[in-house]
Amino acid sequence: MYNFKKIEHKWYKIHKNINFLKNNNFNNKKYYILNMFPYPSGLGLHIGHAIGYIFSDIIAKYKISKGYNVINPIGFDCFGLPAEQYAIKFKINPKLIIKKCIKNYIKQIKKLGIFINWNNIIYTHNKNYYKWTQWIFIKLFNSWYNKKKKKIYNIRILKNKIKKKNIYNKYKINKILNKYRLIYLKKSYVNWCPKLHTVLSNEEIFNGKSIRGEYDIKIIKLLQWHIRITSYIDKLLKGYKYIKWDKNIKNIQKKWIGKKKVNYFNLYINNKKKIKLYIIKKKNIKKIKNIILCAPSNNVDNLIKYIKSKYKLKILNILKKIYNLKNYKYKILIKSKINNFKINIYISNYYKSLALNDVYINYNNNNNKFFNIKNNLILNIKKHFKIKNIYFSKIIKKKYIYNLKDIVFSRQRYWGEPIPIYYKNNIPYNIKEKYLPLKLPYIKNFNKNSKLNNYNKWYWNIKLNRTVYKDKNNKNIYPLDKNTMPSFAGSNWYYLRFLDNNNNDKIINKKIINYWKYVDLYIGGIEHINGHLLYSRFCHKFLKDINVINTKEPFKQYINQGLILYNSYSIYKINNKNIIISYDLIKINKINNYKKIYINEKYIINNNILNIKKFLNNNIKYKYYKFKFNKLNKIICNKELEKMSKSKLNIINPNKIINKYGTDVFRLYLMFLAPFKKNKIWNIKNIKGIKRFLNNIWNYIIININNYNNYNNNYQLKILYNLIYKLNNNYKKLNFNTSISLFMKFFKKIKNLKFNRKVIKKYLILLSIFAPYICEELWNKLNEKNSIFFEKQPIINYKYLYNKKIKYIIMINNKKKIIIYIKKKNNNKQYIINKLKNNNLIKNYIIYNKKIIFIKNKILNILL
RNA sequence: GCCUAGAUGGUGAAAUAGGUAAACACGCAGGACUUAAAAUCCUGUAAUUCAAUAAAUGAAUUUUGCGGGUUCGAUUCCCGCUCUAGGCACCA
Repeated sequence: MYNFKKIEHKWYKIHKNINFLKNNNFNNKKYYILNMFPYPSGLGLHIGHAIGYIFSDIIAKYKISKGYNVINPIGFDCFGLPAEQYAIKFKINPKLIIKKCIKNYIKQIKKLGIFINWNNIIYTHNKNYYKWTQWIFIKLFNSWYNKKKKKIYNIRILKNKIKKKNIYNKYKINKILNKYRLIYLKKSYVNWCPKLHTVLSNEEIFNGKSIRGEYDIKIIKLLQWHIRITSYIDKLLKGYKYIKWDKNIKNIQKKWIGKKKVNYFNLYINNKKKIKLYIIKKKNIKKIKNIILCAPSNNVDNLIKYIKSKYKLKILNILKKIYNLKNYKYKILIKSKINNFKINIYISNYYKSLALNDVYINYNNNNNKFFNIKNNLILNIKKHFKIKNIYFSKIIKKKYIYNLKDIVFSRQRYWGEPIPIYYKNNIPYNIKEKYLPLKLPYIKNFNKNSKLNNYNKWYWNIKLNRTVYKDKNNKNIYPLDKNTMPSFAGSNWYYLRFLDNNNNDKIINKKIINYWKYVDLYIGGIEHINGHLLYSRFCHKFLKDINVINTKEPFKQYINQGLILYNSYSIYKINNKNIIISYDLIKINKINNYKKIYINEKYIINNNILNIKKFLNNNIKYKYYKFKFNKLNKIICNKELEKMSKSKLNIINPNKIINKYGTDVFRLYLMFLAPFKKNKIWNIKNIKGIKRFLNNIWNYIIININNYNNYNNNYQLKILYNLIYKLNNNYKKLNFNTSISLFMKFFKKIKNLKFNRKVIKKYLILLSIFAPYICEELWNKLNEKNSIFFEKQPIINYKYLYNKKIKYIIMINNKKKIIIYIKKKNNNKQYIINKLKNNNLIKNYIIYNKKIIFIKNKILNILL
């Protein structure tokens, strides 16, 4: 048994002081590998993160040993909702919470045995970082896209043009410019909670009520910043040519962008109100009969009111009918008179659209193609009938439509980058670049009212160029924008900043970016494809257009990491009552007004039963709650298999496993578990095999430590080169579970042969990439003075891989009978048949054959 | 509901320009060592049936979620389903 704790600690300390990664030798080949940076939550790093970091470390170490100049950095995406909520709960500034979390994360990352560029670390909430996030905001604000020339121009050019005309006043000019800016103001819908006095995300709402406090939600319109990503759609679509992503990943994004050529109609309701309607095939318009309006999440009642008032529909009958269909809980039939004809309008929540912005018509069950309608309703036609009862205008024109919308870029929160805009007579102006950053004020006694609009110093003095208190007598003071940016603002462009994280004068140095260019391999979850990955591509293209960088795409290759799935458990609380109800009762009694609360696995006894005593001991809040038990006098919890995530409280901390088995075993195990891309259900069952494997290697080498045999053994060299050959293929495929089994197979063979120092040393170099510490220690014990990570990858001598004989599988009626080996010079059909005529098992078959199928170098199949 | 991916022994999985299904592990069973346990090592291990023996063993059939198709041959390609997971725009 080797003492992994001692060894791993020793080599961690030594490696810390050696720089294996990034240097400034710009003549060397470069390799930029990057993991999606984590959001530092209180629960810390989980297995999913660990797999990602270990995977990228393996590739980084491989590339180093191939002579590349490698960068593999880490940073933290610090702004965001969870920290702010936590801050409200405990009345501390989010900055302090984040600081604690990051410390914990770094501690955990250091246990994984990975090489990280610690000098290049970034934090998005650091003012030296978000200064540049704000800088990008201003650049977007002051740019517009010329559709004819397909180029980005400064807004000043447009402004001067309009001014020259001398027709418009400054308000009108501002309105026009707002229609062109790449970041612009527009009203859009949000979930508003009057009681909490805040905007809520879909995730903060359950069954139509806010999760915090269980209050009602209203849908209101708010003036918000939007990014005009739609003007970059063609560029985004063209960009796929330059990147090496999986086909299906590209397809997901392409479909999300959803460019379609359509015909364009008007649909009239009550002769007055019209809905714009896009249709792909003209003839399909005849098939429309029913219309389904899609409500935002679980909020059908509000939608009915909205529709009633907007379209003045006479609602004849409302049938609250709950269908058994999965997502059709809120399907409601409204019979109304439209153009004196009856039409069925269904309302459903099956499309979870927050802003009511998306409108689709599904006209055909078979091929599920969609129409898109503008006026904030979703229409879905299930069956096709001949048209009788709706009136359509003639086709107006053909045009392109997109699924992708401009992105809402403002949040009504505190914990985000402040928007560097102030308002003069209601016209937005940006703070001058040289006065950035516009710092986020520090609020000590943090609570739910801690927002920028409650912060009394939130005014901009254009003379002093800093934030000030309001002073009625001073004419140079203007109110600042009270929104903050969403959390993806900082993650749009972070991969650039790693390369030059301390630069105060520029977003990035030109020389540096010209060398590193882009991320060669980007690793992250598939769930980010339609968000972060798309926004980053947009941002990169914009930065290219304003000459910050000169490459077309940010991520040359992208590999999506499979999700780690694990059981999550939840209990159910009746809305507005302090009652916890057993999950099976909800199903039996079809109860609707409940709230789902995730709980930790440790409170569960067998068969999903809640251990109430244990639960109450650690959750004092529920001490005075009533419990509604089932027939067996138990509280049953809901068990689901979901992705490992902090919000679901089903995360596994890697530290426990590392402490028990060591980093090397942990690393090998995670890679051995399953293919990297595959979703994996977490289990720890098979880890013993890895432990045994490393132990055996240790024992084998330690016993032979003074054996200096260095001879050339053909068989040993053959299996070694075979191993290297197959490992190299796996590096190309980016799949390492079979690499581990290759190492095991090799060791099985070699351990029964004479000890060969030369072969074993090469084996250690190969294995060190996966199990760094044990290999480093053994390398050292074999009297090597330098670190094993300065060694280059062993090179294959192909002479040894050459096979003299060819294997043939002989089949009778597609079933394997025997295997024969043929010399290369005899590799032909007739020779094999002749040979088989002398074989007792086969010769009769050959005589009576109907047909013989011969596949060169593989198979001879005799059909009878 | 729509979009995307996946499904192979008791378990994690391996094998796809269509050609020996189950590599490598875990678990289990038996054995060795030990007073005993743990650890370690060795042997066996997809299922069913048949033959035969003291025993080793041999033979046949079935099997990659379900139902079809193409093919001499399908885990792999095509069509139709089922189930599971992820995304659906303010979680990150």
